[in-house]
Amino acid sequence: MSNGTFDAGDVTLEQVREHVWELPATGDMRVPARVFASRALLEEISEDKTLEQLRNTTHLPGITNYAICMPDGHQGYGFPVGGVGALDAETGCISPGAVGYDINCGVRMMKTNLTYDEVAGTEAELVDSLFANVPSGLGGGGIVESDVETVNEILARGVDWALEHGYAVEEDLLHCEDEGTREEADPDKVTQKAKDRGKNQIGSLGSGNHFLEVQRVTNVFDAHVGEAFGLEEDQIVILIHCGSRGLGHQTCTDYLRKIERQHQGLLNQLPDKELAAAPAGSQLETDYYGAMNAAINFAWVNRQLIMHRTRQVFERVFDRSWQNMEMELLYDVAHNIAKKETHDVDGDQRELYVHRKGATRAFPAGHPDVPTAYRDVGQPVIIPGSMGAGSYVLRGGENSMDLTFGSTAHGAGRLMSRTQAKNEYWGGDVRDELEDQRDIYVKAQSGATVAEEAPGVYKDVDEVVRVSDELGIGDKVARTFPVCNIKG
DNA sequence: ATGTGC
Repeated sequence: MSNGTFDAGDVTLEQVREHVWELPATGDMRVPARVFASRALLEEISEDKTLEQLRNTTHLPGITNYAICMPDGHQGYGFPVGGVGALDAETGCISPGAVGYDINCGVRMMKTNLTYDEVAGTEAELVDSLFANVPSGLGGGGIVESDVETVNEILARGVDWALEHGYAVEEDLLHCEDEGTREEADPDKVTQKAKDRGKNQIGSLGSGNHFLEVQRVTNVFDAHVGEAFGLEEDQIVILIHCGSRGLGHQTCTDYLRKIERQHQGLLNQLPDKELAAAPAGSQLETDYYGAMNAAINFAWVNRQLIMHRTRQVFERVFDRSWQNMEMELLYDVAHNIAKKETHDVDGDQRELYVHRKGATRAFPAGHPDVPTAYRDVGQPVIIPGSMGAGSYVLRGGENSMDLTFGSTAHGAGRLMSRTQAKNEYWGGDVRDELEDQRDIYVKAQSGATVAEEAPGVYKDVDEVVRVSDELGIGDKVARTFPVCNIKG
């Protein structure tokens, strides 16, 4: 098993052990790179730019230990999706491209006490009602129409704002990464243009791979952790996947431009302009971190409002209160973020900007940042698969701090581009096939989006999760299967 | 991902 290699173009990976591959540091690489994947998953990224992009990220100042690619990794803007980069917060930098355009794209899972039998037969009504009540698609129209003053409150306070205005209960905050608020947010660092784009999108799914899906739990693999999470077989749960809409996108664009103007020197040292970064100690480092944290808060409020509206829809369809249906938040995880975290590096406690782009925080049992309710078992990790495959709930594994700066995968990972997907699939056919063959009801604003998100466009989520579980960075707890899905 | 290009 040892000393195997994997050749992909001009990149050759050396196998360290099962599911662990290393690209040794050569030339101007500051550190090696590591890919956590099976050989089957490596095959999926052997012909695109993923590994080249991963190698490029090792050039970022302050990068610590190694640049990381998760089992679901694929090529992205500069930095691979499924990438983790820990950059020294005192001597390194922070990089908008390593966070991603959709700042705090993420997922939350809401539980219910309904069983699949109680929901079977209502799928068509449920999907129509959700589609009619949860705004989706490109452009404006959210659950809350607001002004710039309200946007500023949301940017500063996150889900705490939603609590004050009756869109959340205290328990929701306690079951969200960072309790739904990044205190370091600085709304003044978000441009007026970004706020204008965001003010009519508060509580909206957006487009692309974003969705709201009603699911049934098909397997509980770990009875003890399943009980701690409140998950059991045949239970109905709801998954909400979306981000910070135009506000986050504009924030990324704004800071990439500012960095290009002000830090040309650093930019010229990097192999790819898309890795543009603000050096530690610069004004733009502070400004971007404040703006990014504000956009993170916006995304959490976005998911909170969608959850609130979903509770109302279920109340009408099932004629019971949401409290009676125990529609409680399991957890909310961020997929596209950077955070200042303290990690043990060769025995030293170091402050690092941990960039997780298409990667999930996966803190193990006992970590102080895991909510009290889950402290003994580890942080819930939610991994959405395609709309035909279903999803997983994991818990942070005991090896995550040592191997991946406390991170694991975030999804199945795309196999092909959106353009390619539209050439391969027709939205209406995909929809009909899901309903006729798998009893999954899909309703979308655009047929093109359904084609772009066809199940065949994604890698095998079971394989991604198997690798995470076997590495001990995120352990399997439960699996779900779709009942109905709405999307942009 | 995204007022689906600057």
